Amino acid sequence: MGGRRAQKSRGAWIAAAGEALARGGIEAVAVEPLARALGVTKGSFYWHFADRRALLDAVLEAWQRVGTEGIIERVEAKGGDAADRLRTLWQLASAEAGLDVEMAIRDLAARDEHVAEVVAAVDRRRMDFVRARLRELGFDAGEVEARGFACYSLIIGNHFIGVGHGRRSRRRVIADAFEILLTR
Amino acid sequence: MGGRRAQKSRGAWIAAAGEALARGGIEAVAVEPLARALGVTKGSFYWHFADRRALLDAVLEAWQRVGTEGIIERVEAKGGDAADRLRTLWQLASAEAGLDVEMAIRDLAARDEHVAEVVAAVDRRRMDFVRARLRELGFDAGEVEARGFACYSLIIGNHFIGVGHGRRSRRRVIADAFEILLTR
DNA sequence: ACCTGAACACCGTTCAAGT
DNA sequence: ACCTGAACACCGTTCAAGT
Repeated sequence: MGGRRAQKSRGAWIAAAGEALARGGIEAVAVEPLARALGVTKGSFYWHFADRRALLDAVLEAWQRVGTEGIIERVEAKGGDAADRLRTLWQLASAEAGLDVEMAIRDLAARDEHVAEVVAAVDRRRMDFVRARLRELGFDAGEVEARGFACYSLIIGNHFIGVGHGRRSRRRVIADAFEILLTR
Repeated sequence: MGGRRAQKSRGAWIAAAGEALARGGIEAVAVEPLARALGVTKGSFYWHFADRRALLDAVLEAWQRVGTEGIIERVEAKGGDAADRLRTLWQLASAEAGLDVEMAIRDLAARDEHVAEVVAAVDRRRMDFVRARLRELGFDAGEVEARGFACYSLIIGNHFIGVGHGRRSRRRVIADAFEILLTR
């Protein structure tokens, strides 16, 4: 939080690293190839960042902002009642360009305490949003937690689970599941 | 699929790679460190495998076996009615040692067609199991698909979502969610 | 303030040579 | 049949030197 001066190419490194992470996963966030792509020597990387890990942390921080307030603001802008807003949330979440980045970051979180904390903060923020909507629908605390976790699992599961549904569309299956979870 | 002769140390490479994948993610599956751990030179690796990618494929294949038939056999062995079996499934799935491996593999699947196909086959096998149990509970095809996907999302979401539930336990929250999904 | 260039250690891959 | 050892290319990191 606060105090970073906007150096011209620090942001360029972070953007390039984010794209590499989306395209090729963690292994593609490699200093030398990134330097080549940016048209500088890899030596210059170490002016902006302590090491590769610091670059990953910067990508993580950017993802945190976009993955919480970014998406929630867009849901609120679209409007509708509580159930509409939850449906909008998963639609935006599933259309998101940052899905592959999110996947890679959740994988990192499995083995890195700091990454896990950031992911937990993002999940907390999103779950709080889901909980608030379910409360508006009149569910009690226990129901809010069970149905809320199931709704959020649906959103996460949607891009992690690689299964087909016969002639039914995934969109339809999830809409039906939401219907069950949003109805008493 | 048959035809492989059981070379003494091929299996040792695969086991070591699996442990490295669980412990340190994809980047930890590195030929030279693995060779050091196994007490051989990295040059010898290339007798057993074409390249690093082939080692990863072998780990993937092993995961596929354990992640489908392995877990399903244990659920069937434990017994109970359809709802009991679904609850056993997520209990075993969440206690599983291979969770970190599964996470890493799902991350790889986001960018690799072949990995994605194997993950899809695993998801299909598990979802078929879930579907069959829901059919036994008397749900029609549409309900089976919606509730089944939500149940499976719960199982997957459980180890991907890093959120707390106040004084409620995760175990309790998921049990409640299952209750909702298994009840008309 | 930001970058280059050279250096070094480490890892992926190849291959001729050993047993 | 299985492994070693040396070689080479590539990437992470450091640092003295440039502008």
